Amino acid sequence: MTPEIIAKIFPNELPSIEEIEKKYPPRALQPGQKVTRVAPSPTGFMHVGSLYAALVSERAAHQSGGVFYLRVEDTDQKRKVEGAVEVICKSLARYGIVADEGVNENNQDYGPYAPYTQSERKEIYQAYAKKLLTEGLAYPCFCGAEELDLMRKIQEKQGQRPGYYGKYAHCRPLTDAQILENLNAGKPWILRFKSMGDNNKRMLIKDLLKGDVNMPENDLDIVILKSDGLPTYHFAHAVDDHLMGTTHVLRGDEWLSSVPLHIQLFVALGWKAPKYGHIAPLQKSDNGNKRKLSKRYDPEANITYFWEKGYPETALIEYLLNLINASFEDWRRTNPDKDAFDFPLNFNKVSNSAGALFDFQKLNSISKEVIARMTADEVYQALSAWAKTYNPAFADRLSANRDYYLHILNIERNIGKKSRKDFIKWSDIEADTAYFFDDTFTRDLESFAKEINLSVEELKAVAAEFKAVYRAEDDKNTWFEKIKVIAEKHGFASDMKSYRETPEKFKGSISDISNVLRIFITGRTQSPDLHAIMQVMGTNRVLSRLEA
RNA sequence: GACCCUAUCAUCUAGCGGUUAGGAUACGACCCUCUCAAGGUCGGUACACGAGUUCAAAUCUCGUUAGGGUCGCCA
Repeated sequence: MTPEIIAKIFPNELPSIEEIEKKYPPRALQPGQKVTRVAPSPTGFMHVGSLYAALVSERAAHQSGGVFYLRVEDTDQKRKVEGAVEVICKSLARYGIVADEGVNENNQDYGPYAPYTQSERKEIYQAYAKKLLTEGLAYPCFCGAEELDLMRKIQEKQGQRPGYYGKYAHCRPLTDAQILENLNAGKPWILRFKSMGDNNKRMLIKDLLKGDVNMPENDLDIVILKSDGLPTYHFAHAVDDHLMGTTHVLRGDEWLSSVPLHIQLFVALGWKAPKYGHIAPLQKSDNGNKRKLSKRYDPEANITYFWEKGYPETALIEYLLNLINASFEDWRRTNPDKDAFDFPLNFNKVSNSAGALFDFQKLNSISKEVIARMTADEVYQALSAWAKTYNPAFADRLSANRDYYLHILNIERNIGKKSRKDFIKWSDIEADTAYFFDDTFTRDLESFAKEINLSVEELKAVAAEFKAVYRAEDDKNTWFEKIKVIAEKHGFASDMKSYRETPEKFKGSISDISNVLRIFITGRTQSPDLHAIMQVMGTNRVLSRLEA
């Protein structure tokens, strides 16, 4: 490539390679410290899979005492969305994933390798592209989109491997004179990598998560600089991960097949390639088949889905940890009080599946456990925060009745293994606790009376009798003894054993009488501990509900 | 189509030549119990198929089949 051509392609002054390397020196790392990154595109959409990859990367770095950073990959200006960086930062922060370097939610860089936004690193990529061009490892290509489309169609029709390689790499053999002619004619160009690979040769890739993979070398002359002067993912990956000192690239499975290319790029640029680990995609069951969780079709692919439903952040994190290391649940059982981030993720024992189905039943079960481990105060805080955005009316009620809710949420809570686990997500709670408030309390005495074969009058009599003896200060035993007395008086068995032995001797059992009271108090036949509920409701409310 | 990856209960998985194939979720039963939830006990269901190698295969090899991923001036 003549200096004239190079000058035409890069008319503007670019920083020298020396300057760049000096500005971004290698990191001083202790042995074993890993440097990883999360590198999302600012599309305004955060995929659960991205969170998954971010979590794994963050753990890898921080478990090793290394560095985890955030890089914004906005080289596709068409897909760029305003405010997307904020979405990314907030999403990660929400799940406790903090980058040591990168871009913050106000779009400000922090850290020694700034800028961390690719569109702001244009000159850097161009400097390296120029270097490759000078060394004959890259060349300008003048093929238009239609020409490439046509070529691909022909290749497909002929059963050829599609792509820009070999005899299909039309611009690769162009002479300097031809290139200059095109340039002078003002033909639009892009820059392609001149691959030195041979598709018939094979290379061994040592993947951290997948193990050894044998793949053909890359022989595609891929685009490194697009017509807008910005790099493609592949080129930006090589440049940035070199300059930013990434030691371990942990990313989605969809990149596995580009590893031969990426390694080639590192070789061409004279750099050491990072270690790679590819994470299997999250899948979804679809008509008996599995497919990747899709942004287009699956609402749960979007991280905001879990916010709307009100899954505690820890629940999702624990679910994801469980997916990458199935031993998580054993660890959790033996370490019920530890933070999920204390779990030692084992990268040698990663579940090596083709991609796990996202299992809501499992998530739900984990979520129940997570909520059950929280204190009433923690639940109240998280619930309020959720409601503020997703159920403002409920949020108002929560803040207006703070103490009452703290007591409600504390029913049968933090009593060890037997703690209630009936809340899966925050959105469950409003309806489940509605009966504590008079304006949302409803009951249907008649259908219940029918259910247990009693008249409404009898029901009312039971309630009235209980009302007469009810004392808020009664402990649970005293309270229950009073119910037993009423049961016996009405011909109901006062304990379940004798009822079960000779049901014909009774009109019903203590459970029916308890349920009469339950219906009066809660309007339901199922509830948490009735005594506790009455305690929480307070004497006045209890008495007025027994009034009927 | 080509190239890769994967194949153990319904689901997530443990297993790395000799196991009654283990756990979790879900499901069912029983116990506990004032209902529900929880808890406890128990239960059913799995090595895709076919060849090898071996005294011995879920485990190693090959093939078949199935599923997934990738083949862009998207990342």
